[in-house]
Amino acid sequence: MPELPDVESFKTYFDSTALHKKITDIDITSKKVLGNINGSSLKSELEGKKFTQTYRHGKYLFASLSNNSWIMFHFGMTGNLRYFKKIKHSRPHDRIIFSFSNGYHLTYVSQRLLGRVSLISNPDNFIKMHRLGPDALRINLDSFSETFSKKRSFVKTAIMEQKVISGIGNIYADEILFQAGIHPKTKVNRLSNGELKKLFSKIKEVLSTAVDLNADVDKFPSDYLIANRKEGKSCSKCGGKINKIKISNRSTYFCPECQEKKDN
DNA sequence: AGTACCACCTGACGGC
DNA sequence: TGCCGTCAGGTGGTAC
Repeated sequence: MPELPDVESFKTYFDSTALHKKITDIDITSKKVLGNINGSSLKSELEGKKFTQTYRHGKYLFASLSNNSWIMFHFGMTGNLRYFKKIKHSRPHDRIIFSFSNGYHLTYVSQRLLGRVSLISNPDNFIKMHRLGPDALRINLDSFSETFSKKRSFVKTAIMEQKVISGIGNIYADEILFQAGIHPKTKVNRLSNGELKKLFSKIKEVLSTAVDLNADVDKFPSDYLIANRKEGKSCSKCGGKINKIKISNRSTYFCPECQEKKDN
């Protein structure tokens, strides 16, 4: 789930639940999700503090603490946040439980344990250290064109590369290329100026549409690929058959009619 | 520089 | 029913 629009909805959720409350306890039920820190340090760093603000960059969510340090949440393939009053013991995927002085709890949920939580000095530094590219919703056309005109990789690979542009994952990459009418295996440097501009505007359009709809795919426009993102399903634009291929080992769905492959 | 493939993990699903 | 291979929205490393 967690690509840019999903993480943005986690941010909204976090802001409306977990901010400005005293953290009274932290319970870590799996150490595998801890990145650069051990459990006891995380507890001693956070207990007694409050979360004061959040920031999202790409698929990363950051929350600042009242002592000016920051915590980083990354959600892997299967992660989210849940805020509730009663701790239920039948929730095996709750990996970190933050308890607040108002009696509520925020859990960091990670079924497959592929997500990570770390303590960092600040988001800017983290973004530099990890060489993350500009956030997909904040990048401007000039720097987008500048970066992409030099790429020779498949367009799908390029827009999913977090060091190039940050926030697009497998699902939204397919959706963006579907909306742009571009075949996923087109080489980036073979895109015309017009296609590059269209790609840019569809990145913005698809992501901001998803953010506005709180990343709830059931509410997505009817001409989106997402609901029919399965081999042999009908294309929502032309009625043709959706194809499935692999690009760098990730399943890729597209409509061969709407996203024609141009050689060269 | 670009691509394929593996590893990290759990769990759902379909075939036999 | 049970076993097994495959697949799933991410990232990071390797080899070619």
